[in-house]
Amino acid sequence: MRDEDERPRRLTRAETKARTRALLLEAAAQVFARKGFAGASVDDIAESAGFSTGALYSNFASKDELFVELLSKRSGSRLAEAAEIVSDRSGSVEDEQALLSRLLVDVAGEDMDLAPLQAEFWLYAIRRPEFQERMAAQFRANRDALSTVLADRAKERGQSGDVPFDGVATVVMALFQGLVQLRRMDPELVPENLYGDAVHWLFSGLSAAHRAKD
Amino acid sequence: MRDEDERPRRLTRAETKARTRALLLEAAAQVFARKGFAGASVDDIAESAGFSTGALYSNFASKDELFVELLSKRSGSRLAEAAEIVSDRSGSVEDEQALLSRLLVDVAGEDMDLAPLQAEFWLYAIRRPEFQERMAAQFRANRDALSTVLADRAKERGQSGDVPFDGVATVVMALFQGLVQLRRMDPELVPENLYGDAVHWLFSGLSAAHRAKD
DNA sequence: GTCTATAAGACGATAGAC
DNA sequence: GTCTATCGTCTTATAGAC
Repeated sequence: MRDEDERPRRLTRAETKARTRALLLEAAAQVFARKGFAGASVDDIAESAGFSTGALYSNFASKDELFVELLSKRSGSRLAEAAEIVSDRSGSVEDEQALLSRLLVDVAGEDMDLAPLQAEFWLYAIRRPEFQERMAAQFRANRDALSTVLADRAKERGQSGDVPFDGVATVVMALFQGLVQLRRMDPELVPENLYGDAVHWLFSGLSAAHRAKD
Repeated sequence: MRDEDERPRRLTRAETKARTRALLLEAAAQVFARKGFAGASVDDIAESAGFSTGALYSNFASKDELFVELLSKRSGSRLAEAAEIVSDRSGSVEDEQALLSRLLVDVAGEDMDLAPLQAEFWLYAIRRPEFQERMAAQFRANRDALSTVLADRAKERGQSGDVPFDGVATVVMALFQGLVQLRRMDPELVPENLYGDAVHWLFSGLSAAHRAKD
């Protein structure tokens, strides 16, 4: 039971285990994204992380638990950035469009695993009623954050009213997801600035519809 | 070798085979939608169609071929309806919104297999470069059809110009996909008329942006 | 806490009877 | 043209060495 190393350990036992867990989760994200939930084997994941299946099962009860853990951690990583962009009133409208478009291009092009992983999460959730509500709650939280930002911005600009911010936030997020998927299929289908343009059209159409009611 | 039925056969041999193929494809669509491509077994599919695996393999070379066949047949089944709605100038703008929203509600709610199947197609395609282009071409064909309809409508209304109809069509389709997925996750996230509203906002914002440039 | 080895079963696909 | 039976492989998860 004694440790062979007498000098102070750099990593405690709990820390090395946490590190193993983190490495396994990272590898799992990649393998699940590349082969899908059913298509990925636990051997793939463990080996890709540099461990054995035994090590994996000492950290996670099952393949499902590993996947669900991922779903919990990797929820609104990128959406926070979008909310930040929209809430930042220092830039011009053109800057905002450019930044939103850039975000979409990044998600579709650079973080190659995110979009397929999100699709796997969605499929997993709609097939298991017990997780459907959990994922819906996650989305609602994200939407509420964006919705609040939109409402604040509208108030600052003196646009009073009955604008359905929740609906607009939902549309902005759904469009993002849809365009990311299309751009992953063929980048030429979704030009660099299409998302920014679309959000711009949406907002100006929205404020027009709102003004008309005054 | 003789048929036990002496009266003229209702189905020729080729017809029964075609019928078997059709039944297998139908069952495959359901099982793939419910369990995913990797998660579905050929036994599941054959049994669900009322045949054995041997019968399946006498009609399809492999599980992959069966899936790809599905992908080819079930492409733009619903998009044609959307194009029809947009191209139909007999109704009011309100009718158009209502019809588009209804279409989304139908796809998300009634044809329960379509959305997950589409997601499986997308995942399958982005993981296999050789099919990615085929699916992209399918999307482009659908987009072009919608784009043409939009351009015609704009011309009729005397809106000249530099409107990027391809981009608008892409946005309308991406938004549809995104909202369908959200509504499948939780119907309350996507109210009945959100899609129609969003398309309306989009178009009025678009024509505003266009007028501004004149 | 992580490894090797293995259990128990499901998988895709094939061969041969009918 | 479809069925039954089976091959070889890969799967998730566990047990015991270290």
